[in-house]
Amino acid sequence: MKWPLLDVPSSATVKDTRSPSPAHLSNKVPVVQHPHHMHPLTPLITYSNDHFSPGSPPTHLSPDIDPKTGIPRPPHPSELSPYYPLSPGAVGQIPTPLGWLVPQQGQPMYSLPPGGFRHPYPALAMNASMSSLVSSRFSPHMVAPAHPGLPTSGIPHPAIVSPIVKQEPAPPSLISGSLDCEKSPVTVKKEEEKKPHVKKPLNAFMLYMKEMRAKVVAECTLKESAAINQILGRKWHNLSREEQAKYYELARKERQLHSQLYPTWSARDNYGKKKKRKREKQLSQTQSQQQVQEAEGALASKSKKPCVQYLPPEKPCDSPASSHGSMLDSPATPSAALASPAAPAATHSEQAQPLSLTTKPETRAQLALHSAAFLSAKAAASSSGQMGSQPPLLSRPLPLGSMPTALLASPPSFPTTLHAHQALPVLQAQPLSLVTKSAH
DNA sequence: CGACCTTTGAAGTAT
DNA sequence: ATACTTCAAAGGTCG
Repeated sequence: MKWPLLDVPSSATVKDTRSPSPAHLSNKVPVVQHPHHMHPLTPLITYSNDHFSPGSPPTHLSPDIDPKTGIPRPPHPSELSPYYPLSPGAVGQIPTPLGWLVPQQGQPMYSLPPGGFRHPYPALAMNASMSSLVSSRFSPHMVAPAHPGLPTSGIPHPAIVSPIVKQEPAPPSLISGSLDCEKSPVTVKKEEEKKPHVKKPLNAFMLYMKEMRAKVVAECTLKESAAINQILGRKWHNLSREEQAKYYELARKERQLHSQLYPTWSARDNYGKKKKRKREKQLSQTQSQQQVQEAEGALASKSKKPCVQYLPPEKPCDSPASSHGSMLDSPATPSAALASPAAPAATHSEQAQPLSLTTKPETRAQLALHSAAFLSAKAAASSSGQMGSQPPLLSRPLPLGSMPTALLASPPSFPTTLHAHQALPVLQAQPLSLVTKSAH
């Protein structure tokens, strides 16, 4: 019962061939914005099975070492993941513009500071073994940035954010480790500031957002990301299992690649680098919520309003995700809707009731209830099995008691955990499971 | 100017 | 083992 390897290159084919997306007009990180003609995931699509199979590391992960420079020789550019390009050294030798920096080649996974990333990233010049020689404890990016032998034209890894970028300085003890233990706090801080920030690899949903955001924005009057994200969240839930699987697989590969490029990197490294989120907000409605609700109202009234295209039950939108009919009514996957346990039934609830796009606990409870109702029906309908292609999402540690056992198994590439704070398809709709969301 | 908002998922820490 | 927290993207909004 192995989750079938997705033929990413073929299945992911150019979804985003349409409208130029406003996203590339962003002034936030213009450098990294992908061109509208480029499928945002195109870079990832280079992960063809030929180049990247789960069983074996991508060929570019074991680059030859240039005998002259000792720098890993880059593979053919086409083999490079623009998201996780090779070492800067290798990068610097790439004859063609780098994927993650060059719009024509693809969208970078990670944003760069407006000023660009000037200094080379020596750590990336090391492969895993090299880095281990330098430090078996610290991430490659923890290594002193200066490397005389490296070309200054080194291009930063997209996962790396210039240390200049604000980021609340984490406790030196946390970051610097023993290497800096003998240095003065000032020195430590300085070096810390030089340290590139390796970002977390994007998860499936983030990848999906990256791809779909531009479209949603293009077709909606809403511009606020918070509102867009809510819509995207719903769309995500409405994706068929196949569609989601695509992103889970991509995310899995991203993590794999990330872990190979940054063997010592840990998510912990980034802890505390962002301002702590406000705990108790949600008391007042945000404007985005109001906007979304307006959109919802428009949807309910079927008037031409923001995002109507994205929310209709039968014909969600003309987005690629649904263009092949897999989103809501994929005939091949009767249980496809189960791929989104938290999703209210696209075909049932969306029109029946306004989107529950507010963070109000009570409203979330409603959402859960709706989801529960939908799931109950769906679960009953899908109790016949079809495990081979069952979405993994139901395998989360929830009130599984009432779930069909057949739904509990999950493909390896799917998430196996479900947080209580997430919108839950709680069949028994326990308010308790929703309360914790307020802490998010 | 920078945190907040909002989403899901992964991975971390805390209990 | 479970629950909770943080960060990843994004861009308008707000203090």
